[in-house]
Order: sequence, then structure tokens, then C-alpha cells
Amino acid sequence: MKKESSAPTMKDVAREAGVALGTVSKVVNGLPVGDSYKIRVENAIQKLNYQVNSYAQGLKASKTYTVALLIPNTVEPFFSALTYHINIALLKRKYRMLLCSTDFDLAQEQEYVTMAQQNKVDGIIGLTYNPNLIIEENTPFVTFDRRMGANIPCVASDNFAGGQLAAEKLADFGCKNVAFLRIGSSLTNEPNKRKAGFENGCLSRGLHYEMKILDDGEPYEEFEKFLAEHIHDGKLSIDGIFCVTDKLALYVIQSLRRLKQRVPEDVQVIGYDGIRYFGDQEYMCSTIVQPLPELAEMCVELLLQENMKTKPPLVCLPVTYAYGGTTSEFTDKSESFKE
Amino acid sequence: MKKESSAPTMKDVAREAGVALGTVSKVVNGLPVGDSYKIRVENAIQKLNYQVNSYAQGLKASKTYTVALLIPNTVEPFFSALTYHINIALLKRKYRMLLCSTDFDLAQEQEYVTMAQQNKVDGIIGLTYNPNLIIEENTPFVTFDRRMGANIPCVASDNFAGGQLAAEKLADFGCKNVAFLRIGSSLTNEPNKRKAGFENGCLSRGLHYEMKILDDGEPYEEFEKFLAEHIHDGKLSIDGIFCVTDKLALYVIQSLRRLKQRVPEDVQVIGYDGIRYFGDQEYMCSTIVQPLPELAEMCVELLLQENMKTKPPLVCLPVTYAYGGTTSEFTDKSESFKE
DNA sequence: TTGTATGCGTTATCAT
DNA sequence: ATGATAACGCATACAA
Repeated sequence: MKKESSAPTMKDVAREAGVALGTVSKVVNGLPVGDSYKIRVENAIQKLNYQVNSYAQGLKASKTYTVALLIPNTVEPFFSALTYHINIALLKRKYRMLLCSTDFDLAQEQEYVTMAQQNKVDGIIGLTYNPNLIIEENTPFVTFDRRMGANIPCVASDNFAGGQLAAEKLADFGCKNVAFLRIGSSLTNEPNKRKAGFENGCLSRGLHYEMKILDDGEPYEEFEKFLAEHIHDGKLSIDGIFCVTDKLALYVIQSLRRLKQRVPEDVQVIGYDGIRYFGDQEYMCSTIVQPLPELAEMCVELLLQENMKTKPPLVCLPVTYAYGGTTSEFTDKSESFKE
Repeated sequence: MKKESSAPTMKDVAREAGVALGTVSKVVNGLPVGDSYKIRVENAIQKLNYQVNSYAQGLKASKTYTVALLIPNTVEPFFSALTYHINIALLKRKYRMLLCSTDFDLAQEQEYVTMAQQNKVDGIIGLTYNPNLIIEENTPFVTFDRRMGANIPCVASDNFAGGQLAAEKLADFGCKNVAFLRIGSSLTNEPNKRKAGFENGCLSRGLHYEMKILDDGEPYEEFEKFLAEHIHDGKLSIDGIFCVTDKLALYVIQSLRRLKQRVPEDVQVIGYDGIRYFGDQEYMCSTIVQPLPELAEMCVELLLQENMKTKPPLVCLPVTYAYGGTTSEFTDKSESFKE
């Protein structure tokens, strides 16, 4: 009697079936084997309830079918949705996902990278904040929204076009005097292009605009102050606001309520990301929607494509506008069609 | 010249440092080694940028420091928060997490279990819906909210106490005629105890109550119908509602708005779970809060405790009530204290 | 077509 | 204290 407790191995199956080790391996991997042998092996596998050890497989093949996802957390709706869709995209290709919540901690991010490499993952997808992340050459890496180097592909929504679209929508909906609100200073972020796109859109539509851009440390209250300063005789001089994220948009909407301004009657608000209640219900605000399933697919596709000499340094996917109750599109032109 | 591309191994380090393989292993694992050797090895590690291969380690030790989490998805706020806290709890113990989104698919759940076992994970934590999941004896398993067998520990919030607390709060806040709304039929769920607890609370407080319990397939609209049936002359005969989850509570609140009922003036609503906007901001409604960090810690603790002969079959952690704008606690007794 | 032997990267048990 | 060697579970090139 041998080890009873630990899981059965190929050797056990071979002994049980009365065949050689290699034969079992072939059956397991679907390689041609004589029918009678095959049946005997399959029976033995059944009987012993054998499962291959993918660690040992990985050791042989130096391929682990595992990808690490570095993301700040899984509680903010955008992150959790991205996590979900990347998981789906990986599963489709029979890859497993190692989840690494970094909590915006730069050191933690580096630790996770090291861990992932020790685990010999087949690749890493990262939405990270450490611009100096050290990643081994031979570990495929794809980032979301961050440019980290020429040979590290970055996948993002078309942030510039999104900003522009926001301006155009506000113009369409009758705004004359708009503002862009943003927090976060990192200059290398792709999302920073939202500002440039918005400016561009405002200019082409002849919209007067203002910017309020906060650094990472500053409190959201600064935005409320900014808004309060634009109120004269109870009336806000701004009639349209584009916020860099839906999260900020929702804060701004609350601020506006406190300031006795009605949304969307007095001022319209558009966010960015396209987050929804419970992940699949209504949009939390009118917004520029990132195409999450497609973005996730692209990250995974780019990451796992091995025979690609030069990977594209930046891939931007198209965004769309979605109504979420904080714009008054239906009171303008749309209404007139009903007549 | 040998393989240039693949990652350096201990052997490479040993050659570089001019020492034996075993010596390198000792240095890596912090075992006693002569100082001069130690330094040479460390230099070689630096130079080659060596990283241990934890797959090979796992193969030797049959311990992988990896745990799989089975959860329907990461987009519903409760699931995503649970995922986050379990990730934290695992990280604290130097464990990695394999994320498995099952999408409520029973077959998918089983596939993931098989995959996890092939990956020789050290354990599985599951919030699953397949009552017949087959899990190998030797893979530690802990469930959340599901009783699956005597030797499989289940961690849950104190659902009975939570239901009771909801009834008591509604009574405290002046309700006379309340209702409990639930969807989901699986009889073995721990959350089903919320109903019993609520009934118990209503009885002890002399509250008149009604139940509306839907099966899994039925549409939420049935709840709106139920509410509509209780409106006579524009007035709802129910003045307090306990919903089995915050998700349902939010749906019910919207329904009530459509039915021209004011929350909390005409009818108060309490949910269950304690979900917040963006995971860390205000509660979405008044609610019974599950202690997520503690629940996550307990899951992990129970899972990784190896030298525990008999693991507890069911662990319930205490819940709390939190105000979220859909109850009128401040208009009753609380106000009077201010005088 | 089936069996045998070697090596993947690591750790642990030996002698030295 | 250090170095050689076997073993972990599997895949594969090679021999039978």
C-alpha cells in the first residue's frame, strides 16, 4: 500500500490499466493509441478519478495557460466590468486568470508583476499607475489606457473621439457655455486625450468652454467650489458639463443638486465610461460608452498572439454616446419629430 | 551558447556563481550558507535577473499557494465587493487568486472546479448555484451562503438575525403594515433565512406582514403588480418593505416612484447586502449590511486551516443596519433627542 | 503501435 | 557547510 491520500498520477493510471506511462499520456492528450489500450486507460482514469496536473504540464511545456490581470480593484464599476469581460475573453481561449488587485499601490503593482513572472504566466494585462514598472522582456505585456513603451501594446477607447463626441452632443442639445472637469495629473494617460478631443469639438462647434483640472491629491470639493463660483443670482452660467469619468459626473450631479441647479433642465452633464447599475441595467448618467467587450477581446488577442513580429503600440476602439437621463436630448430636436 | 530566450534557471545561476545547484536553492530559500557563497550566488541572481519558477516549486511541494474563487460575475456590486475582499485576505497570506466567473451557469461551475483541481489549487471558495457540484475529497472547499454537505464549511452573514433586524427597524420607524419581497427558489440557500427572521421580527413586534415570493424564472414586474394591487385611492396600504437584496430594493424603489408613492414618506424600504456607490461611497438604500471584510477573512481562514480535524459546518457573522435614505428614522425618535 | 528513458526546475537526502 | 543525486508528474524523442 502506497500513498493513499495524494491525488493519483499518470503512473497510477498506467499501473491500474497495465500499460506504459507514455500510453496514458497519449490517451490523455488525444494522440493515436490502439483502441483496446485506449479503453483500458480510460477505464482506469475513471476508476481512479485521475486529473492531469497542469503544473507538471506547464513545467514541461513552459506554457501555463494563465494570464495575470493587474487592476486597482474590483469594486469600482468600470474596473469590475473590465475584469469581467477580460475573464470572459480568456475563458473563451481556455486561459485562466490570476486576479491582482493593486489598490493603486505602485509597489504592490511591482510585487504582483514579480509574482506573476515567478508563476510563469503566459502574459500580463495591466491597468497600472506605476510608470516605472519593471517587466521582464520575455513576459508578454499589454496595458489598458497606459503607454509604457514602444514594444508594449496599449489598448484604449478612442479617448480623443470620445471627448469630441461629448462636445458635439452638448452642442446638439443646445448648450452654449460648457465646461470640462477632470482629476488626475499623470501626463502619459490615454484618457487625457479626452480633454483635447473635447476642446477640439468645442472649437469646431463654436462652443465657449472652460476647464477645471485637479491634481491627483486635491479633493473633489474643489469642483463644487468651481461650480459655485459660476452661479450668479442663483443661475449657473454653465449649461453643459463634460466629466472625465462617470464617477466624477455623479459627484458633480450631486453637487449641482446641492447648489439648487436642475439636471438636465439647467445644466446637462455627460460622463465617460458607460457604467451601469448592477453592471447591466440603466446607465448612471448620460455618457460616452467604452466598448468593454471589444476592448477586453483586443487586450487578450494582442497578448496571446505570439507570431506577430511587431505588435501595434496603440489600439483605439470606437466609443458611442448613450443617454442616461442627464442630458435633454428629447426636449430639443427629437421632440419636433413627433409633430 | 545555449538557449538565450528562455528565462534563467537555478542551474544557470549555479554555473554563473560557480557553485552547486543545491547551494543556490538554499540561498533562495534563506537556508544557512557560507557568507562568501551567499554573496556570489546573490550577485549571479542579480546579474541574470533570476526568478524562481513557482510551478516547479509547486510540483515538488504539491502546494501552489493558489486559491480559486468561483463567483457568478464581478459586475454586480455584492459579488465584486466580495471578490475584492477575498483577494485582500488571500494576498495577506501570500496566496494568489484564480478568478472564475461562472455566470450562474451550473455546467460552467463544474468545469471550473475541474480546472482548479487540475491546477492543483490549494483550495476553492465558491458562491455557486449547482447543488450537485462534484469536488474531490482532497481539495479544500468553502462555500459562501450555500450548504453543500456536512464536511464543507459554509460562511454566511447572520441572515436570520438580519431579517429580524429589518423588521425591528421598520417597527422602530413607525411602520404598521409591512411586506417581504424575495426572488429565488433554491431551498438550501442561507439567504432564505432572511424571510424567517423577518417573520419572527414582525411577530414579536406585532407588525402585520405579507410575503411576495417569486420563483427564479419570474420577472421582476410581478413585484410592481403586487404593489399596484395594494394601492387603493392612490394610497399604498403597505408602509414598510423589506427586500431580500439591495438590488431588488432598488428595483422596488423605482416601481414605487412609477406608482407615485414617495420613499420614505409613504413607504419605507430596507434592502440586504450593504452595497455602495463605487464600492466605497453612500449606501444605495437603507440596508442590512453584510460584514464583507470579516466574511472574506473567515472564508480564507477556514479554507487554509489544515490542522483542523473538524471544520465548522456553518459560520454566521453579525450584520448591522445602515441608513441609506429610504427609511425615515430621523423623523421619529431620533429627532426628539435633539430637543 | 507501444514501451522506455530523459529532462523540465526545483527541493531534499544523502555523502563528502 | 557544500556538492552530487534522486524525485515530483508529465511529455516526447527514440527504441523496440
